[in-house]
Amino acid sequence: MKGCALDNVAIAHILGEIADLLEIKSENPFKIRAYRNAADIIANHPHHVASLDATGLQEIPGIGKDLAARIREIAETGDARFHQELLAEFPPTILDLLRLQGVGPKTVATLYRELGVKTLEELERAATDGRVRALKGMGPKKEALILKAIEERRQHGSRHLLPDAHDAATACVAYLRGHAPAAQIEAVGSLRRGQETCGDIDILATGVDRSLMQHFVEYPLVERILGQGDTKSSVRIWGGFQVDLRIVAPESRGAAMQYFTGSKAHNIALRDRAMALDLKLNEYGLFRLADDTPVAGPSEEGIYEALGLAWVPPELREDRGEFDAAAARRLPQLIEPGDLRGDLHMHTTATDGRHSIVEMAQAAQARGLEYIAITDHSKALAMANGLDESRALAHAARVRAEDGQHGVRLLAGIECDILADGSMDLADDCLAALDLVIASVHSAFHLDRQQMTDRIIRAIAHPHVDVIGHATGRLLLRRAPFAVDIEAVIDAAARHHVALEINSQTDRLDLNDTHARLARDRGVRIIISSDAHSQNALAVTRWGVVQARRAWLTAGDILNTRPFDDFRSQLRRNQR
DNA sequence: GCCGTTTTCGGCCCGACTGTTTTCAGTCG
Repeated sequence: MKGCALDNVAIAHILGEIADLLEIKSENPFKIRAYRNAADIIANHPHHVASLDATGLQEIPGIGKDLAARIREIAETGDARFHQELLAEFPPTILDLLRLQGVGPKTVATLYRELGVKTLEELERAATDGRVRALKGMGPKKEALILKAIEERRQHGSRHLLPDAHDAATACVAYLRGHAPAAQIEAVGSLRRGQETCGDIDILATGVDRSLMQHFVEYPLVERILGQGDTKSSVRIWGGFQVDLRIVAPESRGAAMQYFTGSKAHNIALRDRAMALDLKLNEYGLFRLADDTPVAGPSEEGIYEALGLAWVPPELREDRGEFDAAAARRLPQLIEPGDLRGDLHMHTTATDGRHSIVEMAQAAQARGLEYIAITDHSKALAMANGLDESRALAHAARVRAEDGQHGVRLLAGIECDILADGSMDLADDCLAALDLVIASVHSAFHLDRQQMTDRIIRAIAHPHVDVIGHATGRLLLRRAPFAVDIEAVIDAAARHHVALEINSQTDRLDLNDTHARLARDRGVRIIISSDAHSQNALAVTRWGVVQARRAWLTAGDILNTRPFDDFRSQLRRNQR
């Protein structure tokens, strides 16, 4: 198992730091791009790349001979000499400076070379003392900008959960539409792609005059104007969001929608494709290279069509195979929120939920669901008042008594803890007597990768486990996923006909998009569930559906899109 | 550093805005 210790995120982190350090050194920009690109590819690669040999690595597009060797070195030794040599030239703390708004690699290099600034605190002192403005190319405004950026860094982190970004964007778009009812105004960017976290909010407006810009910067929630022009402005609003507004002419609307939706990797690949056809693509349209004649622009569909591609749903725009699929007209028919007929993970007042069995059933019926499972916690989760065997069975009897009484079918289930050794928190005969068992890890997150993998696989092998809940335990922006060989977990789930959950809690979204896609590709059945602890929380499945779309999943890939009897027959316990 | 139905060398996406400039570099997306 030599070289399997480092996970993809750790390897990507080192490659990303190399890119940052090379940038501060003003190295060849294309070399920098190669490293940054590789970091991105590895972070999002579904397989554990440390277990690949050099040949296997080079089969990944964007990884060549040198990067493959570098990755092998990192996998085997935990770091790359090249990385260490760069860190010997620049202290690692200057990488923090790079993340400041308005401070880039050139500025960081100058600050370090001329003033010896290595940390945020030293930069703050240098700016306060007026030493920054004395540098060539800088002035009082740049100095004030830096101080402001440091203050903002301290106030807010830089990323936000997708639903929070959605809410902030929706409010801002509504405000803008109030000023220009006839205009087309929409949120684009990572928000439109449904990325699990968003760094900022991009809004695109068409069919308006520049007076909208003034209206935009006067949005009551604006804390600071970062930049203001005729076609583009940026503001920071309360809550820590940066919001960018772009205005384009109607003939460019499709091109601008495409351009500002991204992702960067998708756009670069799309431009490559345009250039191969002697065309030029920018945010204003698709043009013939020879004479700038417009070929497409008003609609996104037109842009993609002119490049020989079917329109690509925003969630797939990550350069993860969508170009081949779009060219072959084989893009998947992605799942829609309305495809879900059931919700198989929710809690009630029996443990840590806020509403009763009946209240949850009524809310599910009101949302148009056909069936639900009540899955309260098991006894190991004492702080949530988890159920022991006798309470679990009594609770199940109450659930069954309400089945069919509220316009929905009810399943009596449990979310049973997977104990540290991989055994179940409740006795086998209790689990056997229920309709559905979700097994989840809620404790002992510190196990090493092998122990955690063995633990979850042992749970999967348990004959009464039907679903594994939130398989990596991550909490977005708060807690990293625990160390686990997710590929091995997926393969075990496939072998035992155990379904994996996409948990729709907005800070979980676990499985994530790449894991869910890998699971489907390996033949694992997937369930999208709310893990609701109240009636209103049933609505979060919309975010689980977004992640499923980013995983290329169709309604057919998701078990709880099936009618009740069909769904039930597909559960592991009901398979022969 | 990657890549290749013209290429193993010579390309590699590109425009808006800001601040410090007197013609442009740096940053951002």
